[in-house]
Amino acid sequence: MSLIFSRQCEYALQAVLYMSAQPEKRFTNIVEMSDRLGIPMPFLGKTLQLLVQKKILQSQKGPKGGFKLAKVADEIALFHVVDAIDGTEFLTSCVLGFPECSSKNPCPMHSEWGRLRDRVYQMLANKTIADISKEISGSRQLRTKLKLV
Amino acid sequence: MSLIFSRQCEYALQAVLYMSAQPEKRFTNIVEMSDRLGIPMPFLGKTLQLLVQKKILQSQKGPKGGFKLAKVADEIALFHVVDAIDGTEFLTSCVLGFPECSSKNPCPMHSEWGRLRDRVYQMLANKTIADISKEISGSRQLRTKLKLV
DNA sequence: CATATATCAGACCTTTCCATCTGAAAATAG
DNA sequence: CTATTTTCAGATGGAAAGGTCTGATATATG
Repeated sequence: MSLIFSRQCEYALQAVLYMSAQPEKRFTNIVEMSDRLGIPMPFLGKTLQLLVQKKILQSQKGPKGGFKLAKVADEIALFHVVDAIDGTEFLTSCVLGFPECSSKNPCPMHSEWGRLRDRVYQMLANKTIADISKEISGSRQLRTKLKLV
Repeated sequence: MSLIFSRQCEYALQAVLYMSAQPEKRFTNIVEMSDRLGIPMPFLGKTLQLLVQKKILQSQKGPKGGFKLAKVADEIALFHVVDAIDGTEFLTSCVLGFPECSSKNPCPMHSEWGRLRDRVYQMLANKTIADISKEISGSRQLRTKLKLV
């Protein structure tokens, strides 16, 4: 199964996007998010705890508690979320799996793959949650998809 | 863990590359390949069997038996190997993991990610085993890496 | 203060992927 | 034909990712 992000990372991205579409001060709880996004509730809890530890989210216990962004949305790049969950190994590891592959000792795909990987990184690093949030609020279709009102 | 190809797929690519650097008619056995490439022997066996079923490799039992390419190296694109092991789900599935994401119902990343994914596909589909094999034989360093003589 | 509602922490179960083991079947060499 | 060398096929074991459960802890509200 070749994929890009782990499932947990997809969940994290979806949840962060969902929260970014909520009013600034509101704490959104896991029940609501797991329900709307179709993500297993306890697993989503674990996942968001990781983002709290990495200071991407802020949490509050008790009634009216839940999670919200710890910074303004345009200071959170997609890359921050990906890094928090999946790490950055994909930026350095060899496509072909050669352990000794490096720029000084490149595998046959090294430079060509490097250019593509850089583009992926650029996209993740430049695109902020705010950028995407704007697209969402500008499109009725996207709001529907994300089950937003 | 965000990666591109499964470990098994990496093994398959490495082994195919190794075989492409061998004389045309020679069958290379698993003992030699697992040894040189540092891949667990029985698992490599399973893996190469898959490639035989997909007509990418040809196998022969008994002494002097082993595996070799089933076609000439410039008719085997990297994509064929990847498809045989990991499948093509990564070409169609949503980066953010939204199940309903499609071109008619795109997620916020859909088009931007689509362009990158196309580049990955182009690279895999255009690059043949022969191309890489040429690079290898042209570079002493690469031959050493692949433990070729 | 008491109660209800939420996250938090840790143990646990399940599934998938990676890897091993065993014996059979086929092909070569003597 | 026999012995050896290889792949082939299926069952089994182990590790990691995905997912669940339980109880503890904090907080808002009446």
